[in-house]
Amino acid sequence: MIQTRLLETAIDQFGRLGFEGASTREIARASDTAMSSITYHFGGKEGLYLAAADHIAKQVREILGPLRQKAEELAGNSTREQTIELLLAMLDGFAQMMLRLESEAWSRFIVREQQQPTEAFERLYQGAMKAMIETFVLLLRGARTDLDDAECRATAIMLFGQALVLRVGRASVCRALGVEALGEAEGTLLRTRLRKTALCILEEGNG
Amino acid sequence: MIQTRLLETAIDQFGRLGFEGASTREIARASDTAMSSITYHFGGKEGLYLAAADHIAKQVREILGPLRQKAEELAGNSTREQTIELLLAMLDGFAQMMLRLESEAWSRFIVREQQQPTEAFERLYQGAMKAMIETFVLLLRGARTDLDDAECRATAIMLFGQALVLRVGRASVCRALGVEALGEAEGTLLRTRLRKTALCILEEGNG
DNA sequence: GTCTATACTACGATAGAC
DNA sequence: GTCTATCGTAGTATAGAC
Repeated sequence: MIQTRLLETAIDQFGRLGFEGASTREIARASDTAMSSITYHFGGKEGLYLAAADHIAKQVREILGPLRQKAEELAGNSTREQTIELLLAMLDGFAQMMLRLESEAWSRFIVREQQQPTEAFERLYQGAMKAMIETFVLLLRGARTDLDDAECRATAIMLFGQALVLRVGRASVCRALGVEALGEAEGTLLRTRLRKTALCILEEGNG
Repeated sequence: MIQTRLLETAIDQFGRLGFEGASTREIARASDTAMSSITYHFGGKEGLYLAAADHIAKQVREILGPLRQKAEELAGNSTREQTIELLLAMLDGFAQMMLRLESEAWSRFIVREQQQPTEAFERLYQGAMKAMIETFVLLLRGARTDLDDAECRATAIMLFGQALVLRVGRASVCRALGVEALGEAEGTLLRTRLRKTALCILEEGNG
């Protein structure tokens, strides 16, 4: 599928070089097609960019969807222990995504949009992030009944930050751990620590 | 000073558009000078990029330097309570930097380098980040004697992540809180929550 | 649908006037 | 030291062949 090939190359190139820095010529060449295919299939550079955002949202949905669905099922009737375990599982799923090599290209794309949102951010948010965040906050309210809604949302942000840093602070994370790249061992260490810090945040208050 | 003006514009433009995306013509124009000034003062586009990294490192040193110095003074002889309070102060200083409008341009530049390090990352790390991270880890070892060095470093990463997300996940943070932009009220809410989550992580173990 | 060819604009570097 | 002028390259978009 030439569309898919173009989209995957586009995500990589846009993520790496930004919208302005990436070139449609290069994206087409790396996808083994002519530049005008982009015009034909996506209407131009901007159309390709937005389609790339949709493509990312779809893949993120497919990866994190099952966990989210399970969370919504258990949202109504579950013990505090179950709720906390599910929150930890969602966070670990997110952390694993941040550690994955495949997510590197997406992440670059998404982080760019976080700092300078365009129409593409809207598609990413509505298409994948919103549902995940809202489910997470809902569960968190069950685990931390001592906090009001705004406090829960702020706490959720802190929890996500701990996983996000694995991707967006990657170079510093490697330096801090004294390694060239994050391998199996470092991944386990970091995920274990994340579980511990998250657990003590979740159990705070009414333990 | 035309050099300073060029550097500040460069940080903004490189951060926004990336190395390839930014144009020396535009940087010069926005700095009210000719493009060839860049060649004269910095040797070219790449020289300007590296000089911009040095400029950022210098400013970060000036902002976070005092806290770091105080930390090193107290590192040897201080109570656990003092150590924890200092760690919280350093983290809050970092969080305030992430919330500041002025740091927006730097952050974009740094985040880019984190995900795709070039020689500029080396300058940022050696020039500002290394000292801050190592001081933080040293203090953390004093507060969490139950953890070994690697575990402390991983925990430090989690703590920094909670502040980092305020900048690199900005668009989602705003959405999660249901606001257009982060104002005084949201800043206070987030910093208060950060203090609480950090405190419970720091006090874990040997309370 | 996918290609080649072309029009037009903007890029970085550099030479030379002042 | 700062400017203008110019060169060669590479960008997007588009028209038209197949």
